[in-house]
Amino acid sequence: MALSATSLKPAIADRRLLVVDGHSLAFRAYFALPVENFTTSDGVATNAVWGFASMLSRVILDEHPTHIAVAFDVKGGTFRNQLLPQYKGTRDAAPEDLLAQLPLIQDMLKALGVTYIEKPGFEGDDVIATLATMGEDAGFDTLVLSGDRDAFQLIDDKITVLYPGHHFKDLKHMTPEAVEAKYKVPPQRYPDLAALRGETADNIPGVPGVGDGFAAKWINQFGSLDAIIEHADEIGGKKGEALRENLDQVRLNRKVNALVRDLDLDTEVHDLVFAGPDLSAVDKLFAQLEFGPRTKQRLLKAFPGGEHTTDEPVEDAEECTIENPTIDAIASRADLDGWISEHLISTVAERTMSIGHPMPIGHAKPAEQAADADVSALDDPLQSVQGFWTLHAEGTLRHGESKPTSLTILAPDHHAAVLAPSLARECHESISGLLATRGGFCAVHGYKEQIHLLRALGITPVHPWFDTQLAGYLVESDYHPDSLDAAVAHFLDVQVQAEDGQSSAQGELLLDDTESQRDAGDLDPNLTARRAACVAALTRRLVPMMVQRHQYELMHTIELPVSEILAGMELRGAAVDRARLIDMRDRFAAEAREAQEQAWDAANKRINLQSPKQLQAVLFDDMKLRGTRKTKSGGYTTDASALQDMAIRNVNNERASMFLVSLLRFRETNKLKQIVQSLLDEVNEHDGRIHTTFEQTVAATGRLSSVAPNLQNIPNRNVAGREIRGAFVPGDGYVSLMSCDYSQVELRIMAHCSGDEALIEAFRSGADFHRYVASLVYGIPMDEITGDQRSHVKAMSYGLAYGLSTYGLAQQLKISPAEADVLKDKYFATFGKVHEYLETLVSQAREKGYTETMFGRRRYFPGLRSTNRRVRDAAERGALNAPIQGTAADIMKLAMIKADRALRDAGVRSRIILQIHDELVLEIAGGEADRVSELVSRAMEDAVRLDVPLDVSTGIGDDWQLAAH
DNA sequence: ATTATTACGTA
DNA sequence: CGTACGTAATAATG
Repeated sequence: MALSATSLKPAIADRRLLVVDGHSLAFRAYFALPVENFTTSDGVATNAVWGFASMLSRVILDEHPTHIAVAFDVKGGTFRNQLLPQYKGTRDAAPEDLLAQLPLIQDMLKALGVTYIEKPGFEGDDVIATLATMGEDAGFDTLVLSGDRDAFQLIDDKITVLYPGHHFKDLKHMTPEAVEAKYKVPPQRYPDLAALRGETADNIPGVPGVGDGFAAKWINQFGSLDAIIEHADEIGGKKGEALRENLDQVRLNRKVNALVRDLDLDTEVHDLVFAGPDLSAVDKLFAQLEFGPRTKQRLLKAFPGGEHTTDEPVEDAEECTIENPTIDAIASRADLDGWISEHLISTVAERTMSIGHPMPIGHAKPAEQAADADVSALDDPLQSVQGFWTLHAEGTLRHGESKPTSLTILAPDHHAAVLAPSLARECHESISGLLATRGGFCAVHGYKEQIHLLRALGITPVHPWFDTQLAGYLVESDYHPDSLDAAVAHFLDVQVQAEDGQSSAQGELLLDDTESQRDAGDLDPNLTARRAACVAALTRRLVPMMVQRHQYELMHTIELPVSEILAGMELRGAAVDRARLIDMRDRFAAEAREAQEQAWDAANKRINLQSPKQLQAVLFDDMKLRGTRKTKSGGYTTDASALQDMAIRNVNNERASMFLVSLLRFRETNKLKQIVQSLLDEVNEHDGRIHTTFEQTVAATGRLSSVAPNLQNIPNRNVAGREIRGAFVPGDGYVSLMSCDYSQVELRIMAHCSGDEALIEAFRSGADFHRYVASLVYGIPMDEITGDQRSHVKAMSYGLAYGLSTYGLAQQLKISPAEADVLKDKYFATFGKVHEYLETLVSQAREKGYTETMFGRRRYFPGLRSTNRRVRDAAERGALNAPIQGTAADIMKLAMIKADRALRDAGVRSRIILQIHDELVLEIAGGEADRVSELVSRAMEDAVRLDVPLDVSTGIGDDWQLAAH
């Protein structure tokens, strides 16, 4: 058809509510799609789930609802069954196959972020009628997706019913006009017509011989069903007679098909806002349902967070079969050497990865000339896909004492050698040699972990050619699979070949060792080899994606070298003064207890101060204090800033301020106690050091993160907390700690990227940066800038990269929004190009679907196209921030690579032990302080050449706190 | 026994 | 109603 119904619609409405009849849609889907085509390997039918998702997705794409709800019937009768025992008799005979899918559909809705509602004693139809009415009252345009014609009575100017036509997929927009055209009666009269005609689908008899036509004729003649009944005697002929005989039935029908529009649903229309799917939950469910990636892409493209795959053509995940490798028996080093020469040396060309001099790439200006950079690693990645081998070690990771359980080498000809740890250790020279000559064609999953396991086997790791974990992260930085299985399920349309030759899409079961096997440490070599085959399959899938998205160089120049450095840092750990930590913990604990007692006294109750719920009861019920902001679950927040506000407002209320102050003190000291305790829990008993794990594929912007414990959030803002840094000390053989950090990297990046002359000059001048900027913004000399002016400008500068709103700025500075607005205007008037740059970031992200750092690292932002304002605004702030935060992260990674290299070239023992985003902490050996300080700050300053200098400040001391500057 | 919510530490 | 993280506790689910 030339004009679709949607193209005639006015611009997307602000508020559109979609109400879905869950059962009716599930029934329609079930009967429209052949079960045979939608069954999992265990024989579970999924046709209704698929059809439901597909239909919902289409409607969302076409109609752009801002709010969605799905209504379901609840088991057990409704008031209608009491009126009419045979009511929906035909439907209760629903096949088992379908009933089993209803919970799956509900799980899916949950994962997709769509609200569903059930109301015992009533039908989904009544819920729908109520929701539609609520929506209408709230000023929404409302759509009702239902295959039940009873819904037609709801239709008016604001409520449209989407009714599936003969083909399940084509939906008719039933507007008042459409109903009138089809049935010759207005929507309000439709139930009258249905009562006369009956409803076979619901097992409701009408007047024999009376169809739509006669029913409509009577209605138009007399006005309504009541009038018809009143004048039943005046209707002649056979049909009049039939009517008179069935008056009771008709009255009953009319009573039953009237929908209840005023149920108490315990929900507000605004609660139904469509926020978007939980992608990891969707993945999990879709894996269970055995929906492949293409299905997922199709079904998800309507959902915020799911559509980005349509921004660029996605290479078809060719239906890949993961072949079971042929496992060759290896009993000795001689066996392995023979196997290697037969299956690897002859098929894999000699090549090593030399990534000693990582190059800034993309549009960044290289810090030094590239003449000596070996980029052979980067030529023709696609060709390498043909003849590569896979190395896959498995085991448990505990830094310092990692326990490998197996090592698999998979050759390009699908022959595999699976070695037990003892044998692998025996063969370490052969394997190291293989890596040394053929590492340039080696694929792994998670190089950093592999390094730990290989080292534990005595094998010397070298940069592999490809890392599927890093690749997955670079290609889709918002998705982090937490296992190899999850990565396979996400990136591949898996078809794992089982032993008996049957193929199955259930990757999970076939890949996982059973728990008993794991416990016994007795792993099935077949499964181990199969997992190696998965790495190979992932490689084949991800290489072209990496090339297409220009992420391949990033992996080689930045991520792989960083993996190696991080592995070293994790292995080393950070030494701590355990006695000092214990002392601190006890002090913080004592102070927390004291604060707790005071709070209890003030409250006259020994409540749990760590329970927001109990706090709310005391603060807002007992003490009748006025709350500030609300939490998303409705209650007033009890966070620190709210407590402070309340303390200020209630200085005269002695009990209240006593309670508030004590509570704040309890929160603070208890938090510190917790942090110290978490550090103590992680001290390695063998070396007394804390070995954190740096996550390299978690933060979507390209930053690292730190877990078990998180050493990137050790307190630094107030004195009490900063003390904890004092417990980090140089270990045996080292004399001090050094801290080197970048000052205002993100602002410098903005200055460089925007080309704003004023901001660039502010950095080049070398003056007190914030004072200098304030002087420009306020147009007064630097020495006349007040403390307030400086701090306001400083907050503004820092807020820039977060997409700070004037409201937020006002709140932070405790000034009025109007004043904040003035500040913002003045700031952007002074630094116009910065403003321009930030807007460009967002608009380019909108066009391309992703943002890019200076070094080409991408992050996709599907939410920019969301019709939900909150989602869209959040995406815009993300798109503003990601390239800036990400570029800073890239720069620090380059600096780490340079610094690490410089330290090793210089032959010093001092080494990097921590990275905290813009800071490096080093452990300094005796007599090396000056040299190392020079080397590291040079490496950091020279990581990349910008139009502004990169300033690094360093400090040294007996502990981390004293190393601050 | 898992999942969500709240709060709070860092850059 | 500021981005990016990780952790711990309570409360709410199964």
